[in-house]
Amino acid sequence: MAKIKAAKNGTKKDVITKKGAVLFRKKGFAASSMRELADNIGVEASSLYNHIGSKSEILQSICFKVANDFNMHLNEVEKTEVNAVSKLENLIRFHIHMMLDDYDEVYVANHEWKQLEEPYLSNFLNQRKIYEGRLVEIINEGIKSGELKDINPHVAILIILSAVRGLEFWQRHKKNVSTTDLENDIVNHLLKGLTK
Amino acid sequence: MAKIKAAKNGTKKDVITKKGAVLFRKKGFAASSMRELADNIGVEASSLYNHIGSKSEILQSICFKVANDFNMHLNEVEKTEVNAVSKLENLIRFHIHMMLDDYDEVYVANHEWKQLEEPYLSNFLNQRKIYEGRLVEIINEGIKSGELKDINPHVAILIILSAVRGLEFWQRHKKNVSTTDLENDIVNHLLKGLTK
DNA sequence: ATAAAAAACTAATATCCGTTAGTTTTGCGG
DNA sequence: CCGCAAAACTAACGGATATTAGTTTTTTAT
Repeated sequence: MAKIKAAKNGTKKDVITKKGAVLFRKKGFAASSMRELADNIGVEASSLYNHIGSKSEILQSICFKVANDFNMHLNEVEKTEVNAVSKLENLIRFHIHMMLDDYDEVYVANHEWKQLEEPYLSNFLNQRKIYEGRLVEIINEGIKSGELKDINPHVAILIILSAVRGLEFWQRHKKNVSTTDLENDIVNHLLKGLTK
Repeated sequence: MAKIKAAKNGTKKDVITKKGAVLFRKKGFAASSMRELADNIGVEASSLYNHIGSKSEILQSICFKVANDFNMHLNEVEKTEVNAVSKLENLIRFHIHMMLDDYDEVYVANHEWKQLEEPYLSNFLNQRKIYEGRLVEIINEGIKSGELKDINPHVAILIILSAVRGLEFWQRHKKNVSTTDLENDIVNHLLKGLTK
């Protein structure tokens, strides 16, 4: 009866993936059933298999789409010829925007990657390791040029990525702070600290 | 045949809860089965029910034990009569130690609380809201006394809690950095920033 | 040594899961 | 308006799930 409504510019697989991201974020991948996902779309579970290969494939689409977005942006940043602090600021702001704009997908990629099957799991983890390594390189660049303190670069990246990831929880306070204020506060805190 | 081996000072329920924390961290709560947990302990699944009421109860034990530890420590910190920055530093160091010492439990409390059933879910979220509110109050105290920049206190707490939480991923780099160096780097970064 | 209590076992239940097969309906291009 | 392909439906599959009931074994205390 019901037909999967394809959004403009989007295949039906995209619709399933998007609704999947929302459901997986709310309940977790393993705790979400294909029947429930189908219900949210307004269709029978078996109908989904006309558009996707498996439940796992939905998770793969979400995780690798997100990973790809981050990689592509890092490519652009590395091309720019500015100092390390500028690159970091650019990256921090991008992470914030990804978190706010593609909330469900980024959340799922951050939380549910463990449920990926091999070889996708190894691939995903490897991509992440490489991504973080490139960020560490930017920190090292900044230390060498004297812009940054002589902190352990792995620790610095850990803190920055984790702090930005924390925007997952931001939903609640949204009312009081504008997005740009939020962004500036985070960049400022991470680069210049909390104390006067 | 096999008997659940009670560790010194621990009931058998404690053993199940600890092994549960390890398993739930590795695979996620929903993706972990009672059979697998029993297997890890060396016993049949049904035997677990001599010691615990349900799978859900294991998760509850983990989550509320962690929440309680944090609440108790915050009680102590609030009693001390030192400036806000000292309180913050104390709290950051405690969070780091909890993350390193009770890794499995803290990880599970952070990641799997969604799988709690009502009314435990609401209770847990409420406790967390209150905890964060008390931290915000410490930030406000520091702003008023001139110790801290005039940052949005909710944003500051978000960053601090998230950054510390990021130690989940620290396992990999453990080799290169001592725990105290790590701790000092984090405190320094969060309070004084990254740039010179 | 024996009785009582604790905790293991086996077996079974009902339910839910992802997925497949086979069939029917829908909707677009000619 | 017909025909074909896309995509929906119903029904069912095998397997895994948490949990319960009933029984047997093990430990503990007298």
